[in-house]
Amino acid sequence: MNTRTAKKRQAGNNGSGRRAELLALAARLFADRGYVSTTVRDIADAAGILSGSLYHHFDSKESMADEILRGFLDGLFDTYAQIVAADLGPRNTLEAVVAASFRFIRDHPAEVAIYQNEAKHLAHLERFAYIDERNVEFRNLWRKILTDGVRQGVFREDLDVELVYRFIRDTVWVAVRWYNPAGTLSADDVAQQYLGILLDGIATRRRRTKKTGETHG
Amino acid sequence: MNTRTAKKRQAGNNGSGRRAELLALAARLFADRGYVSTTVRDIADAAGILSGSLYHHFDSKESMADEILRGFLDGLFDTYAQIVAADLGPRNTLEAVVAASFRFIRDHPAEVAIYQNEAKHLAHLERFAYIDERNVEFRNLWRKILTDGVRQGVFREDLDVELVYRFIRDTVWVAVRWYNPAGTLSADDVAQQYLGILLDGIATRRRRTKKTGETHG
Amino acid sequence: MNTRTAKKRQAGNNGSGRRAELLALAARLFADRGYVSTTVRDIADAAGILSGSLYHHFDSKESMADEILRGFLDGLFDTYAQIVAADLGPRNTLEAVVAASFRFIRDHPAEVAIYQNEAKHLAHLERFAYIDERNVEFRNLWRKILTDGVRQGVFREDLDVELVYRFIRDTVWVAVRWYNPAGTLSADDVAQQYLGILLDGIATRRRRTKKTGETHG
Amino acid sequence: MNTRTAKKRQAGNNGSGRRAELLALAARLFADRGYVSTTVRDIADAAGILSGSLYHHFDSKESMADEILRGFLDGLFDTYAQIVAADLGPRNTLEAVVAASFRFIRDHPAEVAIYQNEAKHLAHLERFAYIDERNVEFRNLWRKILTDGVRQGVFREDLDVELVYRFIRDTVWVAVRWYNPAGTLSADDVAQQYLGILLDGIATRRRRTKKTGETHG
DNA sequence: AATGAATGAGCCTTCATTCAT
DNA sequence: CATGAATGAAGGCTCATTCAT
Repeated sequence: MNTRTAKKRQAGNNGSGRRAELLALAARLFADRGYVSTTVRDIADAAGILSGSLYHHFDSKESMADEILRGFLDGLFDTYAQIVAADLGPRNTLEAVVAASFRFIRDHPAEVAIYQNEAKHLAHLERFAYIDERNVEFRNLWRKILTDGVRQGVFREDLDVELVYRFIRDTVWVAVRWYNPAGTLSADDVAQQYLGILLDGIATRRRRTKKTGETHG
Repeated sequence: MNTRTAKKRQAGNNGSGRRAELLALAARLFADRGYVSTTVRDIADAAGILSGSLYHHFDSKESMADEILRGFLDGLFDTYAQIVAADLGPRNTLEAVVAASFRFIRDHPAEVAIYQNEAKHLAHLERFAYIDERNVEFRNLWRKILTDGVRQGVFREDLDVELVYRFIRDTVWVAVRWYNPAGTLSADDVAQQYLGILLDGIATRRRRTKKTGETHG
Repeated sequence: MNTRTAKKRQAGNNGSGRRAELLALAARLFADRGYVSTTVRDIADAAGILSGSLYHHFDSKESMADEILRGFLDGLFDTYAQIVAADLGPRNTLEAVVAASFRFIRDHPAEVAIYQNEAKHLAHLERFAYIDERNVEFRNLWRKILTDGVRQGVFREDLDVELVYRFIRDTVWVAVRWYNPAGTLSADDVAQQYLGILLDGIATRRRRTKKTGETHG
Repeated sequence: MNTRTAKKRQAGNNGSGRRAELLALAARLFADRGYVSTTVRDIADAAGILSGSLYHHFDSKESMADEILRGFLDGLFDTYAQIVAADLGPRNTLEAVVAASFRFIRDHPAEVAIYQNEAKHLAHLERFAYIDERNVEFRNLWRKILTDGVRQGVFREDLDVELVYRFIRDTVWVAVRWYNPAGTLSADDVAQQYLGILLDGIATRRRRTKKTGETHG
């Protein structure tokens, strides 16, 4: 059913413009209130139309989330892939990927928030199977950077790569909860600060820190 | 309304036990499916009773979340306060607080998950105003540790304390999403790994890393 | 079921005293909030016990209303019957019945209110069939007084007896909504005022009022 | 919420018609079964739709009662105000107001019944505060008629105006419980009968009735 | 494209009642 | 007599979705 709408979706999300507007509206609401708590009428109200009218543009609320997430993940993967393809070496690659991620937070905060907060639940639905697939891709990509770095002696060899990957991934993406593009720190500032900590730690450098710290005053 | 039940609750969660059971059940479901997506029937089903019967123990679904979150935040704050009171110096305090947090994730995963995923939305409700109050307390506590450390030369002086606080807070708590108590890594293992990275970074130590890294191969 | 309780009820409502207390409590609540809007727990709360415990005394909420209404109607009928038996003549009988009614309002405001507000709905239930029976008795009683009065020339012969009966009945009983025993007017005061109006009207007595009043300044 | 619907309501009950239909249905049910005992499903069933569909037209069950009562009280007040404005003198004004009231009973029996039976309870809710305000207005209006009449010597000077006002008000409105528009008596017949009694009393006119009646045979 | 009316399923909650202790 | 836990039915309301106009 809904042949016309379906056709348009097939045709790519350029066209109408109205589509993109509605999607952006929905994304912001999903991000702010949560996917389940956002009603179709909330979206329609924001667009100044009646809830039923939304179904001229989208098959369902789920489709909206789908389109939003798919677009976000595709864009993110493209970016990551380009960085990796540049072959900058583990350290620079890591820095570039982190910086790119913070820029994504700056440019697509709603999408990132949805990815952070809703992906886990949505991934259970068949149509969102690609979420887990993308997660696997991203994990591999990250682990390769880290593993290469360790092998090349750029990163410490005592690292638990899986753990480091998770820490980085989480820290970066959760920043969407507080990062404010209008604030004093640019996305690149934040990235630099984070990379500073990640690479060199917050401790001062008198001597190498032992596994279990002895008492310092 | 529900004066009788309320009275009992006030009196402490002595006796019943059933209360605690139900609360634990609810917490797990809230954590797994999200607060809004968890129906009262889900909880009742899990407890083997009818949904209406839950209201013999609790005033509302909201009260359950309230009780869960309140208990969690009180417990967490007590723990933090004890550590701070021990006056171990910034570095050891930081290590102790991080370790304690991972132990909370191990021991109260559902509560932590609810705090992570639902607190933001619930905090809008008047009855959950204490969430924001606690957040302020925690922020002050963390910032003091970091600020003291910088002043004492234990932590680098070029740190943006607010940013570091956020990175730590987020990284630690988001770990609830993947930390598995039944896995090979103990909570303390994870804490040590994280502290290792946080304090000393992941980079190897040939030379001090510059602010803006030139190309290292 | 509930043999013991049933036995006690059979035995007459003297005994316990607790029974009467509870019934009085229930009556007041039924009167104030309405029968449907009064919950069994409201009554139990007022009595300082748990709602389930009420069922030691009464079979059901309906039984309480039943007992209250039955008692009220029996008492009222006894009173009316005694007045009629005194054979005072239509006018004095009418005055006595009106006065007795206002005294009932003073002494049993809750019961009267329940009769006024709930009887209509309860009467549909089989167990409350006696309500309509009583209403018929009362109607006959009232109509006889009026008819006798007309026949004896004490009351105007152009009266529509049925209508007069309804006007009197309604006006008297609805007074339960506003009559305040603690106020300045005694029940007998109110009765006298009403009888004054009912018997002689509120118009001044220049001349007999015509059926359709011409214009008076 | 339900902004759209609300907007339409504001705009006047033009167009829809459906709204008015549903409201009339609801009014009849509220009147017959009582407000609390009438379920939203009852109303929907009567309208041949599902209960949820009612919420396309109204915000809540309460709103329906609100709209019904508000409309009724506004209409009634307009009518009374016009009569008062005609300045017919106390007696004719009283007659006109009584007659108008019985016509309201004839034309809007459901609304009157709701006013009689439910207003007291609803008035406790903030949104129904206007009920008490209207009651005050009506009371003033009635008392003025009576007071003027007494001052002009048209009504007896020994009247307790407040009491007379209450008797009239109650007698008139309670008639909604039994008045049947399809019966032999027209609303104006009933009004005339009642006015006959109210003005001149039911007693025959040999002599002025004394305060306390001596024995007549 | 959009409206407006409706569906149908489900949600949170209430409440009279039961019953083992 | 009373408690405390539970039942089962129902109630008001929400919401994604459909569809004729």
